[in-house]
Amino acid sequence: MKSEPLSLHTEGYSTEHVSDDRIAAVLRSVRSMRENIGDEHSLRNLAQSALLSPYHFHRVFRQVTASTPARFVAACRMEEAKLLLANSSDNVTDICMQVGYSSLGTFTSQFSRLVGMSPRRFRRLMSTFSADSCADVLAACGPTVSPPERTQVTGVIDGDSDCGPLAVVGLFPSGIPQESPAACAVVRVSGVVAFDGLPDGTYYPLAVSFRSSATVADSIGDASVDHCLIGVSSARVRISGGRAVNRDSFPLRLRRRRPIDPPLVLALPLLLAAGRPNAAA
DNA sequence: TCGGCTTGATCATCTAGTTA
DNA sequence: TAACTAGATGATCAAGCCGA
Repeated sequence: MKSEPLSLHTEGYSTEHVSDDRIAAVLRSVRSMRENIGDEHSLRNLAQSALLSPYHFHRVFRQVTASTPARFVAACRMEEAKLLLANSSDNVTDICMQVGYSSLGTFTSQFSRLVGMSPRRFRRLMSTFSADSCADVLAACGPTVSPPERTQVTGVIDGDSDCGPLAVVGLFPSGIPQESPAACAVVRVSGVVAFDGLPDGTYYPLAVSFRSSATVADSIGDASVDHCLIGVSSARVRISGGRAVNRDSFPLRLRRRRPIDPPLVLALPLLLAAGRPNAAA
């Protein structure tokens, strides 16, 4: 995996109160996770390599990445598993071992929950839709025409000329785009998205857009670094009593992915492609 | 700013049974 | 036969609080 220069103070996350050397320590941990995905990455080991106590490392990691070390490791494993399922002929059991799980049952259930489909279904759908254009997939699903009359929260999506015309916006339970989002919509870049009917809880707004040339295969795993742009918000949306209590709008600016960004675990383009009315699988 | 403690929550593993 | 699901159990993590 190629290394990129350290990019401190990641746009979108709350890093203004974290020193550069702490952010650099977290970034090194993230690189270690990604490059040695089959190894054990306990909180104790990660903190030790960052020269911090496990308690403080956990706190800093969460501030910098909007996720926790354990969840980040699991996301990296799933990202690698998706790549192996898409690009190798190894069976699911072998891939389970290669990404650091020792139990096929654990791997299958985790993969299904986080990615949105079982490993075997993922591989089958990839063989069908890998060459499809992400832009076409998003265009077939959206954009959402207009905000509903009554909305709980709205998002303003912004991007530059690198972005495709459409983006997927979701409200996720963690800072990683994984598991089923509480709400999800396809929206025009430089547009507004509105959500309603959200259950009480705290959500992380995240957006993903794909370059015009990107295919579904490009969107999978780490290979997507050059094919997709992401937007994250430093502020979470809290819904209580059926309405937003801390903020009723959030900005999301799409930008290139960086090494410290969470992996795209949920197989969004594939799920959307498989859900199209004329989809073959 | 950092480290440590506590406790409830979450995760990984194992195992057995089911499905494709 | 490989892949998937579900339940029980132990290990680890997450998050709040406090003190140096």
